[in-house]
Amino acid sequence: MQFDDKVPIYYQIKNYLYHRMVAGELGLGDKLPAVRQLAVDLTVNVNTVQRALREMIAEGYIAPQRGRGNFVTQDAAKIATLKQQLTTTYIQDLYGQLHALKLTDAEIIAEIKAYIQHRGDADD
Amino acid sequence: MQFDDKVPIYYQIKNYLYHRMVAGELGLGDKLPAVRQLAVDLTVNVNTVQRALREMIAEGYIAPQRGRGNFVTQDAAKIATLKQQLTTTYIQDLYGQLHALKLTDAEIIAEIKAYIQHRGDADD
DNA sequence: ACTAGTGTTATATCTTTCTATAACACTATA
DNA sequence: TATAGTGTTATAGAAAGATATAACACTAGT
Repeated sequence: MQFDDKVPIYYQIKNYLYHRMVAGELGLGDKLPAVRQLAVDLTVNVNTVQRALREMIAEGYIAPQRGRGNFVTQDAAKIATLKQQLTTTYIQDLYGQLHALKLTDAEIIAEIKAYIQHRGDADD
Repeated sequence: MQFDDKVPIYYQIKNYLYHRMVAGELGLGDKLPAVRQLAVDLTVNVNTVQRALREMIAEGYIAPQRGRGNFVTQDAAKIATLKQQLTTTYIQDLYGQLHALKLTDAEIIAEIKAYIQHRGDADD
């Protein structure tokens, strides 16, 4: 994984894991990869992984079991809420940015549609 | 202005000024506020402002005149390109994020429309 | 010449993030 | 009861970003 050097790595790891949870790649109650394994996979230090997990644990998305591993919460509603939160936040940010650039609502939607259209010509 | 503590302040200042340039609040050839004034307005150190300006100068968006002030480039095409770049980057980011959350193209557009609709009920 | 307004640069110090390394604590299984 | 796999914590050092403070360089108007 490649990181944006403008944002703390531990923070990006949090978001990465949240994404995988919301996307269902890490299901309810699933065991996460071992911290040392995550550190190797992400090419970062164990402490950095732990920093991310610590916060996710504090927020209740991950339940740690000493000696056994870290597990995704069983709370489906919590994940659903997270998905909605992330979605809204991203859209809110985009809208704020483009609005600041003086694009109208119509232009914003048009630009997005154009991007998706244009994108269909390629992969995915 | 309030800063996101997850991103370097100098970097946020750059984006803030780019936005103002693209939005036309800082027109072609306009003089920017004095660096010390900017520092006061943004509640930030002069060196931090200078760090942002230095990069913008290197990128050719600002032309400094020692003893007189900093001036927005006269190159209209450069600003137009910047606007397009910023717009595309933001949309690309949003799409990438929501796609990673497993939202379909249709859902993405629907969510954005819903947000804008819902937003019309309020301010602006 | 002086002065006020401007950009530019430098130093020392603090905080946050990240790293390498190591040790400690617990679980499960051979 | 060893041992391998796991989470947890600590220490010391490096690097980046900000800060306060100060000095230097140039321009324009008096």
